[in-house]
Amino acid sequence: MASDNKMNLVILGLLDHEDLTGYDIKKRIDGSLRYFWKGSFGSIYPALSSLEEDGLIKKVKGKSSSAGREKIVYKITAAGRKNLLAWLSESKSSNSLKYETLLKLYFGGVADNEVSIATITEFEKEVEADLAVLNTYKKNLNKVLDERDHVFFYLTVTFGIETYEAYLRWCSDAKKILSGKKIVRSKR
Amino acid sequence: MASDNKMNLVILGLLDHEDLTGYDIKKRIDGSLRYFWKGSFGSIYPALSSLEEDGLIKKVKGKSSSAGREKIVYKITAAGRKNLLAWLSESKSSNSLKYETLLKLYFGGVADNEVSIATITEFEKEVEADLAVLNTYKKNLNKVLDERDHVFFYLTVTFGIETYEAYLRWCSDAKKILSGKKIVRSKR
DNA sequence: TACTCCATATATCATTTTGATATATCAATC
DNA sequence: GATTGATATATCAAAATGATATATGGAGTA
Repeated sequence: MASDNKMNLVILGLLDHEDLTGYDIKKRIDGSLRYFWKGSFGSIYPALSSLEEDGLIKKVKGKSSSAGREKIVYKITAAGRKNLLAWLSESKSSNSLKYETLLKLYFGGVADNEVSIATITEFEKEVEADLAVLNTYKKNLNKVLDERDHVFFYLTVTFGIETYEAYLRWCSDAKKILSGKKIVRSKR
Repeated sequence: MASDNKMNLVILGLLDHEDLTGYDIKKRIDGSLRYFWKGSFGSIYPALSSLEEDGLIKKVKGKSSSAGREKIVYKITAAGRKNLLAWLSESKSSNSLKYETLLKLYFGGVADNEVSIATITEFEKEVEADLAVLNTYKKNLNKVLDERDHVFFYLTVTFGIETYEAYLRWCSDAKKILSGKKIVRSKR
């Protein structure tokens, strides 16, 4: 690989499944991948150029001939697929979370408890909305789980559900503690 | 604030509690904050310079007089504390996670299931180690929870425990699915 | 005593990423 | 015919990452 640029791997992974434009890639990142990854146009387009230069992907068509909007569709090459597989087999993975919500809470002693409670409530609402979407995904996926490809998507969905449910339990407990109430919860 | 540079806020938050050097700040980030935040020297030292320039922090001493290693200890100013409080009260928080483990799993269809199982196992081991540390923190914190300051640290610790336990449940389920076993789990 | 490690401590750098913005086309709606 | 919003590519300043460079102090040891 030209470098350890993560966007390169995301693009190779997505292109291995279907041919896409840069814009399409952004939609996939903000769609299926958004529960565990993110990325912006500012890193997508430069990555596409460098991947093409290195022969790991190639343009399907210069532009859709005659009619229609100008569009650059990319396709993965054999060399690209080889790189993708090599990365998947690497034993080291870097997982990083940066939760501004938790950061604010950690420093919450500076302000009134109401400020922290508001921060948690905002977080709780976002999580509830995301969880609803994930549960819909799961429901639909249950019908097609026999196809191997769907299993991997299913696993990332259940990861989201499991962690988001944990977030919600924590939100509830944390708000009780900050509002001076005792926690009474059934054993698990 | 000079900008929406997140490292500025981390530094103000930490300095509000105690005077620190850049190196100390890095230790705090890699210690107590590491379950929900991260940061490197490459952003700490420039942030310290810009914060001092803006009068939000100041040097406690040019260097420890006569003996000892050269050291730059910083202290928060009244203006800095005001900025910190303003940030805490902001309603928007940006929470982002980038999990390479999940990314690899999402693209797992390209490789054998064993590759994905290895990726999960590696993740599982890291989580188990972190969870053990968090449980020790919690045990010690339970003794001093009457002091308000400790409550906020306690909440970030329980956040970690709750989510890491969710991760472990998911790891177990995911490995079973990938190795072709059925999941049998007690209801919660 | 001298030697070797390791933690402390500050700093910089190339590369990557972010988040915002600019530009333009196309389809749909009003 | 006008306006809006999705599609589509691209660039930019600012921020973050991860690595590396440099040097000191202390602790152990040969």
